[in-house]
Amino acid sequence: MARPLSDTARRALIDATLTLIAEGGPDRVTVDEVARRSGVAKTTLYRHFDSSADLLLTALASLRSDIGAPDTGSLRGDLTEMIQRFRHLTDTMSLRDIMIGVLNRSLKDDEFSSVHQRLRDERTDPIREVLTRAAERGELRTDVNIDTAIALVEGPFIVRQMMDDVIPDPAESDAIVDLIVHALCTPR
Amino acid sequence: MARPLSDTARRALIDATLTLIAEGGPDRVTVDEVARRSGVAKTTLYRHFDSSADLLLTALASLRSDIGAPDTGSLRGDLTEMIQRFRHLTDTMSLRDIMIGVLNRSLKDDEFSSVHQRLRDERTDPIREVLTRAAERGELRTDVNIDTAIALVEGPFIVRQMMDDVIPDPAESDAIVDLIVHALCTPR
DNA sequence: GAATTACGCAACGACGCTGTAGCGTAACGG
DNA sequence: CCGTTACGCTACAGCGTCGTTGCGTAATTC
Repeated sequence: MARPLSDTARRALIDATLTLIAEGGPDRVTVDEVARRSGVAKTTLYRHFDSSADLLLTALASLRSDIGAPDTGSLRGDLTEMIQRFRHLTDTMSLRDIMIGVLNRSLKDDEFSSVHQRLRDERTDPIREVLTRAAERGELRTDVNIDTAIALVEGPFIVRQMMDDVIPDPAESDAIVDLIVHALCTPR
Repeated sequence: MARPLSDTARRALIDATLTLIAEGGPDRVTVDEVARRSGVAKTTLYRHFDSSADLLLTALASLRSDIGAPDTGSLRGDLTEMIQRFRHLTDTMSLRDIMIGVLNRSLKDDEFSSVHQRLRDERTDPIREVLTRAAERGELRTDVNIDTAIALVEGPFIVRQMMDDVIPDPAESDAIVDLIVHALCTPR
């Protein structure tokens, strides 16, 4: 062996791919454009990755939509904090384009379904964690299913983001959180 | 003038396009496939429509996601009925594929944005109507913004449908409606 | 019934994209 | 230092799609 595959080239390729994804979702990624931006030749790209799908999926694998689960001591505080973090995340990348693009591809490709599922879990898991802690504190009604509660929490925000292309401003966020907390914490 | 453009051919083309859309969203529509299914020659297609986009948008214009606004006398009843109708609608066509496909195209094409907006309004308007009536009956809390309430109502269902590819079963639907009604109708 | 014009067919050009071939150059391992 | 092999470059083949051309046929209007 004289020369191993350069890790620098691989990194440059993945970085360029990630940049394109962050800019406008997976549809923006083409091998020619990745080669151009990364400064790596297209032939070299194919020495590192089997196909354009391989490259794209590899890059997506290192993409995180995670916002973590804060612990402020109250459900309201946790949710408010998560919204804050979420807003910051969407400043970094066009999360909407990414979600929609991945979702669209997942209609015809199982590998993208897995990516969608993972990105989705990274969003819902923190909500689950926060809700579980609220339940342990006795903040939550005892008769609500956890998955139903999750859908109720994320639903309004996903609708605003995906469908309306709007991130709720603090006032609207507070109003939504108000309603959610009221629904989940006030006994019937 | 010797022979007008045949309305039969035009109808056949649009019908075939709509069938393809209903089957798997706009991405499934190609001119060759539409020509094949409709039995109309591709050349004739282009005599009736400027481009494939023209055909697609024309067909989409006659696509309704409307479920109407029931009036059962109570918010809970209305919402339950709407969910029923919605379930029936998704049996007729793969509404999820359509919404996702249109949404994906709307990222890069304003004409599809309009289609998305219209399909979206056809979903939210009935909710608005139902909520307005509930407010007039005095069922609703007076301190909730109507748009916020709409987001709260449709959110959980859109999440389940779009993200999880699941239509909530009656049990889960009832649970969600319970929470929504509780949030919107119980004073703080 | 005659002129006009849409229709069907088959083939083809154009475009954007993926993936490959050949070849000279330069970097790395032994 | 020498051999090996990745790298960059250019060009090209392949594929799916859109949109067009030319021509013979048949329908519809006057």
